Amino acid sequence: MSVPLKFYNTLTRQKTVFEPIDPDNVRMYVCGPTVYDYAHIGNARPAIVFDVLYRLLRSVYGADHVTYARNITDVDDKINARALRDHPGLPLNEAIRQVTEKTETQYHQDIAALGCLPPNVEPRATDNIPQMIEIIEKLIARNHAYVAQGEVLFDTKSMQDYGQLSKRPLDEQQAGARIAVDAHKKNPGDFVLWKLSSENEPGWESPWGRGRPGWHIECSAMSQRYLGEVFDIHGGGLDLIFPHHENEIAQSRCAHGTQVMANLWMHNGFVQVEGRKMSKSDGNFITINELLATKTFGGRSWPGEVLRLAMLMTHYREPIDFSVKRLEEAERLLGKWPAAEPGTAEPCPIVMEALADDLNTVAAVQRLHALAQEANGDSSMMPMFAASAALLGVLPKKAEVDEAVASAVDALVAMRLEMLKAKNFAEADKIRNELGEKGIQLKDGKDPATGERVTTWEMKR
RNA sequence: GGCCUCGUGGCGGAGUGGUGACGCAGAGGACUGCAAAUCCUUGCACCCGAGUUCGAUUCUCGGCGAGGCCUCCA
Repeated sequence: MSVPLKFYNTLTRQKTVFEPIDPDNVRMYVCGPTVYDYAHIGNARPAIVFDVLYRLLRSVYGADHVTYARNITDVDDKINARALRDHPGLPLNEAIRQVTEKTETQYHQDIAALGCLPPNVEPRATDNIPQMIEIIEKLIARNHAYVAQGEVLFDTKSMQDYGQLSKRPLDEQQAGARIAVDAHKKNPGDFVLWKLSSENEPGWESPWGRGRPGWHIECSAMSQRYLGEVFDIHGGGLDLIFPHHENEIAQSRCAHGTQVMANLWMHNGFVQVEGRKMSKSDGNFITINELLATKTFGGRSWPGEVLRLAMLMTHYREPIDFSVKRLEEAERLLGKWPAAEPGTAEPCPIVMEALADDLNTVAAVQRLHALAQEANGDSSMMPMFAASAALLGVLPKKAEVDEAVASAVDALVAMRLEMLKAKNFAEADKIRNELGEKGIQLKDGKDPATGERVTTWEMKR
C-alpha cells in the first residue's frame, strides 16, 4: 500500500490513520434507504460519498478484499402508512410488498444513474428478523434490556459508557429533553427493541408475542451477520449519529460484549436548500428521479454524472447548498473532460493522495480537471486520467455514435470546408448550425504544419 | 438548555504561522470571415475583537453569525 489512508472518525473527533482489522477483507456498513418513497438528492449523498470510499478501498486493498454492506429498511411505520394509503384494497402484507418492491427498484435505478457501484450485500430487514430476535434475547439475558407493557426496551443505564459517539452523557440529556417520557421506561433515553403489532400492522412471532422490531436493531443484526461483531467502517448521514448509531452501538456492544462495534464512524453532511437541511418532513426536497427525468429543477433534467460531480465538488463533511449554478458548473467541467475507457493504468498519485486524506474529493476533482486538460493535449496522459476519473466514478463514457451517422457528419464537415474555401460562408454556417442543433459540436483548428483549417467534431453530452 | 459543526474573493472551494492555491464565472488578448472550441493574461479574499508571536487567514480566548442533533430523517 503506497499512501496511508486517513479518515475523520466521529468516535474520536480526530483524523487518524486507517488500519483494517483484516486487510484481506475490509468491511464497511452504510445505512441505506427506508423504502417507502422516492429517494431525494440528500439521500444520494451518502450513497455517492461511500461509493467513492468503496472504490478507494478496492483500489488500495484489492477489489476482492472489501465487503460493502448497505441495508434496505423495509419494516417501518412510514411504509405501513404508505401501503394503506396507496393500496387500500389489498391485504396489508401484499400492499407493503408493493410499496417496498417498487421503491427499492426505483432506488436502485436512481443510484445506478449516479454512478454508484452495487454493494456486495444488500440485506433487507425482513430477511433478518430471527437475527434481531436473537440479539434482543442476548440483551435481556445480559440485563441490558427489559420487557414493559408489551415492549422490549434497551436499558441505557445498564451501559456505563453509553453516549460515546454523540458525546451525549445520559444525565445531561435529561435536562432539556423535549420528549415526553413514557411512563413504562426506566430511563427517558431507553429505546424500543421490539414492539407488539396490532392486527393491521405487520408482525412476526417472537418470545414477546407477535410484533415488529424497533428502528435500530436491524443494523446491529445485519452488520453482525454479514460483517461480524466488530468491523472496520460504519457510515451514514450526520443525523444518524444520534440516536440511531448511538443505539446500534449500545445494542451490538452489549449483546456481544465488545469494546467497539466499528472502529471508524464516518458521517456525511447535509444537502441544503436555501441554507436549510433538505428533509422529507419539511417538504423542501427534490427527488433524484425528478432531477434525472423531469424539468422540476432549473427547468431541465440533469445527467446522473453531473449530479455526482456536483456532489463531489464539496468535501463530504461540509454542507452542500444545492443550486442550479452548482450543477451548471459541474456540467461545464464534465463537458471539457475527454471520454475514455477505464483501462488498467494506475490512478494519478495526487488524486490518490487527495482521497487518502479523509476523502478530499474536492482536491481530487481539481487535479482531475488539470489531468483532463493535459490529456486533451497529450493522449499519453489519457490512461492516467481515465484511471483517476474511474476512481471517483466520474469517467465520461464515450458517446455511442452510429457509424452511418459518423460518416454522414464527416461528409458534411468536408462539404463545409469546401464551402469555406470558396468563401461561401452562409452555406458553411448553415451546416454548422444544423449540426449544432443535433448536438454535434464542430471544432476548428489549424494544421500546425500547413496552417490549413482542420475541423473535428464531437457529440455534446 | 445540552452537545456538535462551520464562517476564505461574484460563486464553488482547498490550504498554510511569514507576499496572496485552484476551478467556474467575469474582463482583456491571440486565433477566426464571424463564431464555437482552444490558448495566453488578469484576482491583492480569508466574520469581529483581544491575546500568543518578530509576524496570524492559519494558534488561544471571547464575541457575532450560520447550520445540525437532542423527535421520523442521509
